[in-house]
Amino acid sequence: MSYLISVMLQTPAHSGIGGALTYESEVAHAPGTLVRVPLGNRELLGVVWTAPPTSAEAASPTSMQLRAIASVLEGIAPLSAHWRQLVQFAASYYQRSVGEVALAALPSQLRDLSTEQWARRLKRKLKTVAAYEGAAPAIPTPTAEQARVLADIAAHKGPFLLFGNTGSGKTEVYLRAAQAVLESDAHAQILVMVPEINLTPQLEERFRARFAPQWGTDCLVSMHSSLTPAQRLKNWLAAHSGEARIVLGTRMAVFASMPGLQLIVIDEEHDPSYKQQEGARYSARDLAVYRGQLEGAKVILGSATPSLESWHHSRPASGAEPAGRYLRLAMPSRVGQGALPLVRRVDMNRQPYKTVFSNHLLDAMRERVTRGEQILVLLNRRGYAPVLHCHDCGWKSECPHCSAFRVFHKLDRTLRCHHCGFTQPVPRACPSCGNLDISPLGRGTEQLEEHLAELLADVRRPDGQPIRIARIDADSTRLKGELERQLAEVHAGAVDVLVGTQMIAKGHDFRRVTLVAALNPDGALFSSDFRAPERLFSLLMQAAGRAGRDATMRMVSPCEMWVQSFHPMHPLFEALKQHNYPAFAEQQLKEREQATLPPFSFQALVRAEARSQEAAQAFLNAARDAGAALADELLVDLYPAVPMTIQRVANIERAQMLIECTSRKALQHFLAHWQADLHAMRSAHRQVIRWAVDVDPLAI
DNA sequence: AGCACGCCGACT
DNA sequence: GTCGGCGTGCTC
Repeated sequence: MSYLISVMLQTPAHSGIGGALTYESEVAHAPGTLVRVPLGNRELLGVVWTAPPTSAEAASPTSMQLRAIASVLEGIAPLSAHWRQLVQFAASYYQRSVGEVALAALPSQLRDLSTEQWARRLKRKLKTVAAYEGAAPAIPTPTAEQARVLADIAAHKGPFLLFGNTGSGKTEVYLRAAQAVLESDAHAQILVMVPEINLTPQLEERFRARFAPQWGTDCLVSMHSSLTPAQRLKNWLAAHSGEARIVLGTRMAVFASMPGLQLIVIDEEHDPSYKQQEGARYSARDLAVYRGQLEGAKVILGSATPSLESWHHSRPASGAEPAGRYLRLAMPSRVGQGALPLVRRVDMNRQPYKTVFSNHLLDAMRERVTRGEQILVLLNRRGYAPVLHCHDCGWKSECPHCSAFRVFHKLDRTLRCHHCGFTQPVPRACPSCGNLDISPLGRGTEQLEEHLAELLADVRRPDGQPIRIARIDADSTRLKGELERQLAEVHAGAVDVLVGTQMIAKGHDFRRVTLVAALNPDGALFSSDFRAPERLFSLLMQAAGRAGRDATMRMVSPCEMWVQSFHPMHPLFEALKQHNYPAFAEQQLKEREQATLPPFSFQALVRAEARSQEAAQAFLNAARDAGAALADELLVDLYPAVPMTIQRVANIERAQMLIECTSRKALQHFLAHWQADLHAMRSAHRQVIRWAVDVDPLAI
């Protein structure tokens, strides 16, 4: 008697074999078992998906000769039904194949190691558990606010939106909630997610210091993309076996196999990094909420500036309107630290033309630096200048391969395209007319650094030394470990003024910073992207939160956040001045509701890439025609195909089409059925290089 | 997606 | 005579 085994493999949806493949086996393998199976002349890792069909014809065409399973990965427990359901849900919600999602969620070494290598890996003796070296930390007594929030978390089912400013002690709530779970059940596990790799070390250290003395150094493992394949496998196995009690990681960690999962924490839940931007474009935050419900684990979403989706979902009941499905827990106080910084707005309309730093701001900066305080200057544009320009003939530094300008980098005298990477030395004369008078247009961080050095050349630190200016952006931190090194310098007080992109606003604790300046944030106020104001508000709030975190500092004057703007009275800045996220959110939600934008509608985007813009659009418009009838029936809106904002990247033309619906269910239904039409159109649109569906896109 | 098969141009 | 370009088609 032989069994039919259905196995999921890493086959992309548009390969025609997106579903499970059927194999024969002498043994009935349990669902979730990892197996190696032949496909063509390759041997691939697969996951046994469903129980063996009871009758022989149930799962495969009877005419086909089935092949046998090659081997089973021994010594590894099958993946749980919950895990498989999570993967299945993610695949269907984000329109990808189950096998693709499942295999991408497993450590690559499981796939790549041969049977012999795997056997050797299994035999390797597990090293003895090392005792924690550090001293047990003093555990702070929770504030009344933290205690109230923790009581709510214990008493309710959640999911919880923990709304608290930078410095309100959210991390302490995570730690205490985790502690309660660890103590309640010897097998309980906790998943903690952070948006960026850069933020893992500091949070990991805090969790380790708190829990390692009691549960050992191996109680916590991390999961993020910069681990080596061997580390990734080791940590994954520790989580899968239940040996690791806490998993801390970036978005990929949402798929960690954790048999005892009881608590999920998503820190900075509003951060766009939780949305995967390639392959299966899933939102790790949304999947975490689904997973929590699926596994009966509590979910805590934390932020000082929640996503408008989460804010809306956590609305309290009002009148006849029932409350949202999240429970909002507010932590308004800032513990053990100074008051929130004073927000000062500079009206750039009253400044001379081309002012970079207003005199008021410059004076404030001088004064602070002289006292030995640190300053943060934010500008969201790296390089020296975004464009190089010829005054004579109007030539601009366009990228020959993209519909974008190349950025002037003065340090290495190059013109660099930030989209395709195309780099050339800066021309001596205008390539178009030969004129020698070509000059930079606009300002980037490099120029700001240079400019500030001139403006503050005469200023001295308290020790009489000239001040030091540093720059942190993607360019200055390209080398591995460079970000850490630069941050350490700032912490050590070697740097007085730090210039940088939004990179410096995220999470890093600059204890001696007392003034933060945002130079030109106006772009986001009138952007075509309806989420731009939300992101700007979040960035500025976070940046403001960098200031004044050191309670021991004797402050002559309160911390300040400066905003230079041509629209200083814009409601966004009004709300910022009052540190009033709820007011901002309310105003934004009102606008979104009137325009029926998310969270009052649901969106998906189809993007197509082709050699010509016409071919890309033709594909999308044909897809639109193919789906029109069903869309009409389901009240789904299909918009015409349009070129993407940056229409051409690396000589590939890109177009996209928006799909909108007020019902998530109807949109899902439509996408599921329409997928087949898209596949069928492939043969008629050979010029299309690739296409992909992005469900709940963050940028349009 | 891989990886074969397959049918036409420039080399040892 | 062969090496290799990438077009088309298949993988339980």
